[in-house]
Amino acid sequence: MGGAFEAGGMSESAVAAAVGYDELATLKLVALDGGRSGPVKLSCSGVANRLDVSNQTASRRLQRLEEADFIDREVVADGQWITITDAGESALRQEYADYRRIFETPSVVVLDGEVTGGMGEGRHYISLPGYMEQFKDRLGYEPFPGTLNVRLGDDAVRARAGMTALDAVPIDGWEDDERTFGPATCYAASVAVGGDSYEPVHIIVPERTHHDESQLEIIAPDKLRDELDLDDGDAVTVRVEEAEYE
Amino acid sequence: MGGAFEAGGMSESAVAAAVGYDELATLKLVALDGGRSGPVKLSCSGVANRLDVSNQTASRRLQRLEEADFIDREVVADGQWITITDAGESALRQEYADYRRIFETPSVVVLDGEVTGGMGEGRHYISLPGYMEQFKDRLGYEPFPGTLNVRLGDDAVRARAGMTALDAVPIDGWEDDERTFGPATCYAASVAVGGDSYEPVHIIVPERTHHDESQLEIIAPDKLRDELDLDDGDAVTVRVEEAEYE
DNA sequence: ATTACTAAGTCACGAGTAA
DNA sequence: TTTACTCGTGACTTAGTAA
Repeated sequence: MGGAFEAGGMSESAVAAAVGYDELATLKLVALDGGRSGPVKLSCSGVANRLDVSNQTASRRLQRLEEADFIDREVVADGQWITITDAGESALRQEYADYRRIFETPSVVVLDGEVTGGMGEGRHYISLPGYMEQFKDRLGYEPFPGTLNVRLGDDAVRARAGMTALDAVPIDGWEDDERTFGPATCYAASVAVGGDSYEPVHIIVPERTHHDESQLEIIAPDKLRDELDLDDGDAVTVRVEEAEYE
Repeated sequence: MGGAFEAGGMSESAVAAAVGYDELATLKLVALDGGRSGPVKLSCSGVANRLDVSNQTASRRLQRLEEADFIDREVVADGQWITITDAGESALRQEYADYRRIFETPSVVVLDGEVTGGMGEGRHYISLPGYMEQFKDRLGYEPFPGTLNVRLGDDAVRARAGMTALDAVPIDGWEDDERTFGPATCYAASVAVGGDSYEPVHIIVPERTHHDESQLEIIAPDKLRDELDLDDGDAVTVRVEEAEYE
């Protein structure tokens, strides 16, 4: 930790402000040993071994934990009885909540860009019955026959790379008498401009043709330009979310 | 952390061995910002503010995280793009698993003691139909008409205090023509001796009469002395668990 | 055996500066 | 603006000792 400097300001987690993360790890160990349901008997050397530090350090960390009122201690001849206080438990819960947010929140990729021209090309393809039926079936709506194109800034182009890690809805390729039509991927998203937001929309990415990475083609049940009152050059925020499709 | 000394031995969590808990907290912050699904753009000063440390320290922590191969970084003019590596993610998952064990594992209190005489008094009471019916209904079995008594050592007497924090099965008081019989509480448990273990058993604690704290009265479907081949003075371990009863 | 104090050392800290 | 270097200070460290 190198400093009690952490004690000062208002860090993100008030938790560690009082004790530092090393102490928090020590508290976690006590909790793992059952210190939550009642007093547990521990020895500094036992804690020290499991934390891989000297017993002096273990002793001091427990002292600091006690000073911060995260544990109650009673030192006896052959060890000490430790109980985690409410404050200590809530510190642990705070950490727990953070980790839950990390692992249990569906992933999101946020992309900023601006509306750009070209309702053109996409319109023809998505209207084709071979695609349209899949949209209705797998996306749950019949898209407006046209795409909203969004040009991404440099940063968003980079962030876009994370999009491919998200679960998405596959659209199969198909063919008719004359030619074949390639598969595509639809990413669930919402489009926001100012305070207004519209969803569901989907970003459609043709699989084969290597797409212009700075361009997003968006389909939606309605004409987004009307729904969100968009003109070319307007800044929009596209939130790409984890889609549910088995 | 005050030392790269942690790097050496085999600490409980190999996670923090490589980087220390301060770095882990930094990694957590990156994950919270979405570094799991793809590159996120962060600045040292931004991280520094949220961690409540100087930007130099934030810079160093990110460097250490990169050195430990927990993140990939690309430093650009106005910040850096950070992706959490598989190693980094598994470090976070390790922590997450610890917290889940703390908060999602039913609490347990382990009590060591030795078998002591006195199948006597309890026998009469638990055989009374006013109690026996509740046992059958709420415990799910009809207890052998007698209790196994366990004398607790000094340490176990202390640890016993944590038992009252556990969820338990209430047994109501009742009365007949002649007298009233008080309520009690049944704690779900198992009894182990050597490698053998028996469950379900319940520790029965009469509510009113303030019980001898060094004595445990245990009821079970069968005669435990026979099932576990117990004699007076034998050492047994009683694991008291969270009971499910609404 | 414990916990914890003191002493001596090292690493991490923040400040300043460079690129 | 950024990131990250050098540098001096100081907190945390381990080791040894006391109770």
